[in-house]
Amino acid sequence: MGTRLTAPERRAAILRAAMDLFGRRGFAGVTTRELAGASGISEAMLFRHFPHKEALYRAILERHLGEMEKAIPLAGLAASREPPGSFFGGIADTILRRMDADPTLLRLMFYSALEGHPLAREFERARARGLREAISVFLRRGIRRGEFRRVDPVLASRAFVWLVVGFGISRALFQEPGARAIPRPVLVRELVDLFLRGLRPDAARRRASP
Amino acid sequence: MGTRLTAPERRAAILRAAMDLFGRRGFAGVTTRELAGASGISEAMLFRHFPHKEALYRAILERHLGEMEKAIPLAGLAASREPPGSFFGGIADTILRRMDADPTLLRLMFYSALEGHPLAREFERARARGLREAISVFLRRGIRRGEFRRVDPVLASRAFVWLVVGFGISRALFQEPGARAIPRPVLVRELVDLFLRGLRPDAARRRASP
DNA sequence: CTGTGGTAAGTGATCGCTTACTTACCACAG
DNA sequence: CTGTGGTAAGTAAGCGATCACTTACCACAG
Repeated sequence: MGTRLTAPERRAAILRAAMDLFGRRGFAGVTTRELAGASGISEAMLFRHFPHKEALYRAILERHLGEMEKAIPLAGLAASREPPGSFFGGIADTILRRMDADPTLLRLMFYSALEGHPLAREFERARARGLREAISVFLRRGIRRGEFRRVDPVLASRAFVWLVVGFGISRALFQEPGARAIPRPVLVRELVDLFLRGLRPDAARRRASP
Repeated sequence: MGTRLTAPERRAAILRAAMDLFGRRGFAGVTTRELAGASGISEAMLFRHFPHKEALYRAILERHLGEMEKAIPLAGLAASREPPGSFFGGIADTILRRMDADPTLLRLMFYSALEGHPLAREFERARARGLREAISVFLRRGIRRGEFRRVDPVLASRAFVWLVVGFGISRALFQEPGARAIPRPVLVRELVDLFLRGLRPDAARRRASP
């Protein structure tokens, strides 16, 4: 019955099961019995692989911090020469697709933020900020070229990310049927359209840069 | 020492303390001992006022569902004849002001959503949806008048709310210093500006309605 | 026969909740 | 005004269950 696995295999199996459970109910809401049961082992083995519950939680957060890195490779994003529509559309589509496919990471992030886990800050610092900065660079270049009006790029990038993530939250976390009803491609197109229109330069005054 | 209170007074004191604790650490993260201690009574009294922990949690959610009703009175909002700038500015300012002043309700909402509490759905249905519908009505009228381009009012209203709430989350929940740095009036002005520019009708084509 | 992957059966502490009892307050008969 | 009985507000001390975590032992591949 109990298939014998190597340590790394078992460790991976534990992480997989724990990710799901912690994502569903948060750190305090999950017991070590459940974690062991879902991983197909006894509690004793769980504590051989991880010294305590907290270490397991931390391992999950660290692992998925790394996984997010692969989702949207930030390097190169800032230097993108794409037209704005496909640049922002690509980002929005990637974020929403991942949220729709599996809300676990989103739930885990919010749980860790609410529970004040130290790694939650790191999430924010490493990822969200990195993405926003890449967008800021893109916006700054667009503003310099006169493609966009003179907005605060930091504020605008944050606005765009929240526009997208917000809908993702409505769909994945709150499971609002109204938000789910809109097909993702339509949603992406409309959000990007709304955002880019908001950035259009005023047609009337066109002045030289100082 | 222990001042003797009447039942409604004590009940209110318990709710106040519990709101804070549940907001900080969620349902599973708080013990009934802590709840009793923070309320200045023994556990026995806690369980005389509320049959079980869950009932206390529910009472809090119900109470603040009602309190939200007073924050933005939806009745009359939809019928507003204000110019768009002050209409959306007023909503954004109210939401952000409350989030800045006390993140407890926000935290409580997210906790209850994550923990899948049945009342979390009600939150969404009663409040967020009501607000969005009021905005939708306002938008529809603006579109009919030609003030706004032909967007999906439901999608656009959701976008606006997320734009505002997202920044509120960044400030209150994630406590990002970057988001905190922007003064609220500036933030409100910029967000409303961005949104309303995104709704501007195309200058080129102006046609009669079908 | 040794090292590794594994378990059964606990440990004290703490959980949500209860029992058995005590105190403060107030109406009102004497 | 007094004192006494009823009642609601309050507590100390636990209840069984479950928590995170251990100890003592076992199966078996190399």
